[in-house]
Amino acid sequence: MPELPEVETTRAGIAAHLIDRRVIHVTIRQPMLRWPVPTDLARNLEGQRIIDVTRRAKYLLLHTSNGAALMHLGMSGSLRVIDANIPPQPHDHIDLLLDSGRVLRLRDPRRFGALLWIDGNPFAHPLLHGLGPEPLDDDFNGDYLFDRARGRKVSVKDFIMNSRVVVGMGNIYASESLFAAGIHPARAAGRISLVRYRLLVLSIKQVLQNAIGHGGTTLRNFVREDGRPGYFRHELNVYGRAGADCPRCGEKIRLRVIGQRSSFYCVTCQR
DNA sequence: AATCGCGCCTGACGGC
DNA sequence: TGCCGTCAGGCGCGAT
Repeated sequence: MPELPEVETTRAGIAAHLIDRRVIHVTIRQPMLRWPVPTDLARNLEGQRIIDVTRRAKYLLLHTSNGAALMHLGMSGSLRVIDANIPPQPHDHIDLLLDSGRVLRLRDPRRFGALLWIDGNPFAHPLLHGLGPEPLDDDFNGDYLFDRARGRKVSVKDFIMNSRVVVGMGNIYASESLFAAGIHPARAAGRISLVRYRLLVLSIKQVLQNAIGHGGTTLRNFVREDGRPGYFRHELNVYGRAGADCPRCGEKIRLRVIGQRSSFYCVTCQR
């Protein structure tokens, strides 16, 4: 569920509750996430002060003076900050009890998420090393994307969903950005002009910023740190709208599987 | 090197 | 109403 805007919404929501707080206790009810939660997580985290909460791609990092807890929400994860006496619900796998008397609680029905401990510099970790640029940073621009696309035959949708090219683009926002830029999702990445890549990059940045501004997209499980849903679902132009009218030209929105993922687009507006 | 396909899980939904 | 098949927003890994 969570793509970059949902993870960023979560980061911004939990940061104020966590920064300068000490982790008093770690409760692990279900360690079998995408990878087993390491047995030394509690030992490394308990007693430590959280000095910053950052995001890289769709990973969240809780930084301490020794290292960082790395979290991923997978397809169905959410994080909330709540009073410690609220009883856990099904799929509430992990609690970090804070010295404020509240807990950071991870819920993840499908358990595709992760919680790892990284000693030292987290950005040297294999999961973070080798990732492409952040889509909202200045080094992600049309010239960069055009250069990376030389000789590439994959669909442009698969191309921008490749985290070595650019991070954070999931299925929803890839579809929406390509619609905004007027590019057909199945077009080969190497057969798109520099001018059109510049427009695509602008579209990606606008779509992501707009989604963050709306608190992300809630389709099923996603809630913000205070339990509210995201409201960007109402802003979606093509995603999940197969058979409905294109908001730009009125043509029926098409659905086609590209790279094993449902892709939504308008044949008239996207070439 | 680039591309493709698989599988980790649970839950929601549609069709019968 | 209930059962069953299909699909879901991610992503690393191994095979080709």
